Amino acid sequence: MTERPYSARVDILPAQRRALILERLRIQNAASIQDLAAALGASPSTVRRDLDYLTERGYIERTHGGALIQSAPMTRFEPEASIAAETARAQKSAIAQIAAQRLSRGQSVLFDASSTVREAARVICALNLSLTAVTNDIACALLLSNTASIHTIVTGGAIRPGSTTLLGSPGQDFLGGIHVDVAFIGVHTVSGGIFTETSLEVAAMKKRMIGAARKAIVLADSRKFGGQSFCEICAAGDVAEIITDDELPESVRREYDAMGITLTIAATSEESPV
Amino acid sequence: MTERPYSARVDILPAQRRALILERLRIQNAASIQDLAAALGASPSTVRRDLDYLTERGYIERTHGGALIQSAPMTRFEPEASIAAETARAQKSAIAQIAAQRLSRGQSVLFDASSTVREAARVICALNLSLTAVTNDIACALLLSNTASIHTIVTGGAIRPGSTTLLGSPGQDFLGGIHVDVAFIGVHTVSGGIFTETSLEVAAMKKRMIGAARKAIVLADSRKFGGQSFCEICAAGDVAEIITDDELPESVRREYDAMGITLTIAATSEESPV
DNA sequence: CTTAAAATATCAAATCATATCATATAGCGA
DNA sequence: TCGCTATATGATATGATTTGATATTTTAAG
Repeated sequence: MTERPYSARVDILPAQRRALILERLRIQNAASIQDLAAALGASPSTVRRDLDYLTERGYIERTHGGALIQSAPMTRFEPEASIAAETARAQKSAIAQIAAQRLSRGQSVLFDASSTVREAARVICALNLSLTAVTNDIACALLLSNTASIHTIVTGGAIRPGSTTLLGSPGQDFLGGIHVDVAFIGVHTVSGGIFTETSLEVAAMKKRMIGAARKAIVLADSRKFGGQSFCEICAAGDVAEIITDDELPESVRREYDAMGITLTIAATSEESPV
Repeated sequence: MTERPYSARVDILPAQRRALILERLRIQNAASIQDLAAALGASPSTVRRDLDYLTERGYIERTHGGALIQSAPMTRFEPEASIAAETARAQKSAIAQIAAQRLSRGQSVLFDASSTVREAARVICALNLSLTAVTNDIACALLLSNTASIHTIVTGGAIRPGSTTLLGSPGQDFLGGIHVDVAFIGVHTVSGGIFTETSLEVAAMKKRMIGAARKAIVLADSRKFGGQSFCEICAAGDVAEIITDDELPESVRREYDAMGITLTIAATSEESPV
């Protein structure tokens, strides 16, 4: 037998392995580290690290000797998509940290359907603030529902295929009749001081959300800048603040400063505490 | 054979064992330490420690020699995901199989917020039927959203704390304005030919759902029979069918037959792994 | 009051967790 | 192409949990 005591990237990608762990847990609700290690052909150390990773992000609950699935199937995130989402994760996490600082207890908050906003929701959940939350994203709603201090309201509507976003009736009318302190909005692209989206329906929804908020905050990682989509949401000046990450080119920052737009840069340095 | 006087983590995770204890207590209301130790294959010491753990968190009440379930079992909110789930899984699965047979392609279906109904949704997803689904359960919605052939609509409303159920505005009004072919309804208890719930708000919601459906089907495992909750939903005769499992006593079956109610018994072929 | 069963406290052994290190691979730049 | 760095993996040592057993105290029943 060939000895291979130390190795890296033996057969599958780490993200794939983590997805397999989630899959397995979803089916059998719980698994021990020994079982997982045997099933995946990885060492207990690696499995343990994977479980830590998944626990940090709230997908599973760790127990002595193994892990359990986190209540509702929040785990339904396609492995491939989760790999893709991995690239901008550090940026999203940094933006989420800043966004969470914009809230204080007792406020009402609107969470748009967007992966960055969802990341912010995850951070906010950990703060245990007393909040009233409104969202049109069922994944976000499920996340918020696990926090006792947050009173969550779902707008309702049809699920946009391939996403967890709610559109149309009855949520659209509902949004027209409410007022919140803060709204966290995700956008598809930002360019030339204009926010844009790929679909008219989504753009209309976001427009209403911005209108319902006393203070609208757009969360957009640096890669969102520069492109252009079909449907216009509103001008960057119509929102109170844009939070992005530190990979945004200096030139773009100056451009938005010149427009008098509040642009906050989140530092992505504090990624791993080692 | 080989003696193993001292051991740790012999076959299942501690958290799983505690969940099993809780489930057993929910079924038979009380259990002795000796019984539990024999059933779980653990020592009395371990069982005693588990009972202490569950008592500290308020799940059960300790007595000399055993433990009792703490008050109303199903209404309790579990902050810990580890304890939840896994209860009566075989029964729910069997009921879900029958429920799925009630649908045909192109129909509109209402999924109530209930673990049994959610199980039915899981089975239905696998069928790849072309359906329009409406639900007031965000966990169910997330599940349905992963199936391309199902067009899902969420009612909207406030999340009932500790659950994934949506109540109140705007979903309640929305339900008043729609009509569906089939509604799968979960109930808290069935007794004397009456469905009951623990909360007025939930009962009102279910009443509307039943009203919106051309054919309402109640999914209730056998343990739901016999108890009685505060709020009345409707008479068993007001729905088209009740689907339950084969652990329902013969006497109860005859009782409902005599009332002229369609009671379908799902066979639970597989048993729970203890 | 007596007695058997249960609770409590404690201990030894096994397993698990954590931190650290050595190695292998991938990616990157010169 | 070559070397460098970052990341991932497995191994290992050390401390923490868990578990079953046992001795002792407490409880409940007759």
